[in-house]
Amino acid sequence: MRATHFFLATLKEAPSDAEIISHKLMLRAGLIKRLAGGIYTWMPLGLRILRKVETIIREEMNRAGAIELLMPAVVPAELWQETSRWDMYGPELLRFKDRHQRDFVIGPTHEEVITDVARREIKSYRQLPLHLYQIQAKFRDEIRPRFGVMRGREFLMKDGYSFHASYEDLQREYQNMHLTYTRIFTRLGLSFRAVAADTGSIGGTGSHEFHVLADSGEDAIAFCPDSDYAANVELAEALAPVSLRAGHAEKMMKIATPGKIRCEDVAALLKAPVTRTVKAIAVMHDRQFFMLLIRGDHTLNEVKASKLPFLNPFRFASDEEVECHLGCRPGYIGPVGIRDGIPVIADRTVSQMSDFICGANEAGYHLTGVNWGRDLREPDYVFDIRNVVEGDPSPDGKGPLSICRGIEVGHIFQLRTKYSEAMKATFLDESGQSRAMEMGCYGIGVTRIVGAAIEQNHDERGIIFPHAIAPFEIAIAPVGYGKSQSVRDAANKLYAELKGAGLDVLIDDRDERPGAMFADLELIGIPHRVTIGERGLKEGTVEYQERREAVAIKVPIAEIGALVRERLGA
RNA sequence: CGGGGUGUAGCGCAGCCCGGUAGCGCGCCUGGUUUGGGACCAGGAUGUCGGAGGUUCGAAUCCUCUCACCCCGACCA
Repeated sequence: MRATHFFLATLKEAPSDAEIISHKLMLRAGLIKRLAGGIYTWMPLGLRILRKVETIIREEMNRAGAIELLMPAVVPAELWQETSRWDMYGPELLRFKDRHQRDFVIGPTHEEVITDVARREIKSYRQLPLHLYQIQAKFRDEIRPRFGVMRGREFLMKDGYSFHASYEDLQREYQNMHLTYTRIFTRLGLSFRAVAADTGSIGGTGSHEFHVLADSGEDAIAFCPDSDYAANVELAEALAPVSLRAGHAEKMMKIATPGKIRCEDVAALLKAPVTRTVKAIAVMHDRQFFMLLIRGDHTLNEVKASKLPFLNPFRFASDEEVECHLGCRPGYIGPVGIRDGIPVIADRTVSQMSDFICGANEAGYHLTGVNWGRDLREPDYVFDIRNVVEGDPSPDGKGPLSICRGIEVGHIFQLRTKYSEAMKATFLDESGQSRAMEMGCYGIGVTRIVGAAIEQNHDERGIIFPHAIAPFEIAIAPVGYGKSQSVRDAANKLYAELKGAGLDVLIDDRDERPGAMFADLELIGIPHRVTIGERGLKEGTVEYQERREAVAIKVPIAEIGALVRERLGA
């Protein structure tokens, strides 16, 4: 591609609303333009990247035996009503009426549509298994779109759905996809990790997320450096402490702690470690008031808590409700002396504590030396309701956990028969029995991958694209293109040679000054560059530089074509 | 939705407190000089100051309403 025939739209300064580095760089490099909140135009340069990502996904999906189709983005409401998701999904489902006042949605995901396809087409176990996928624009009316393409409202997604005659076959395909995703993200050149995940609102049983590792990631991942255990912290189990509750050594005492509401402050005032304090959290399920207890330095895991059957769903109690049930405002509440009708749910860690510190249910006072059994009744329930922290024992018993952050770019689920039962997607098995199909579902955030790749690969000059998804693999930078016939000839000759070898090559024939030209080529992340100038040509050399390297190497003009082709495998 | 903030030229911003004919840098156009790391000189174009209403002789500036966007909390690829 000749730069003068292409459309580069770089910016020296990033628009001020861009928050994270990948968003800023995508805007500055002219990959995307914002049209509305969370909605972006993919400019020609950005589209080239997107297409390369798509191609890799498509190749690997096909190789794994999946078959591509394309479903409509606009879906009639009846399908969503069949599975009750019309009512369950909430406001991020974009709904509208057509001219006949019929309800439609813009699909945020396509379980209903694909299940409808399956139930119409599949009658016999002989037609199974079947895995269909598409790469399509989705729309989710996110509460808060942010980080550019990372959490857009409209985004490109690869979503695949598989149908099986047995759970065993679903598990086989699930493993197949686990492997396929690993291959895809490896080919994309990303540093990633597969982690055990919560199944969320889509429902079903087994589930893994694929995360690109990046400090700016929105998810926290707990992993064990000594084994292959990795899980979203939403899911990672906090094991019960191995040591049993120590005997009590202190008498319970009421201490004035005016103005000290946070556990850290109370601990500091009493010169005690925070790990001796207990935090009480008041929640409501319907009309029932509950008290949750976690150690002062821990945080509540709302996903775990909401999985407790008697709490599902729960919400945090208002100040008024807390006062009504405990006679005290939040900040000084605790489990001692409360009514019998208030169930106390203690985290595993809390249930093993002794001589602990908690609120006294009286403004400005805490209790110290509190002990289960002696000063208050044993907790009504003991569950794992906290987030794991760095250093907690790994659930697989192989050493302490570490925590890192990731960007979720892929997610695989075993849906089982949730949708096939709701939509009567059945088949006849070998014995002529009608059975619901086992289903799996497999998503990849195509647009998000571009953001994640940049988040992971950039420096102060701009983007450094992995070869596999770079908009161009190599750039030719002629210095003095307009003025020097010899530079022009050498550049065009190399361009023709590399193009002929099948490389994606950009020749910067804009006749820009060298500084501007280099800055642009570096900003947009082209991984290799050949610089051709009169100075070098006089001694018969050109310069070759990898985007990641600090310096260029001189190469005899006669050898540059071969060298590039060798480096880029063409 | 709750809390905080911002809307002035394509992008980044000043001006607003204290009303008086809208500015700076980058970019853009023309001409010239330049040409190995975002050049220089000269000339030029570009704004319903987010929108509506109000106060005032006069509003970017004060008041009211509205819209959009951004940031912090509940969602997900």
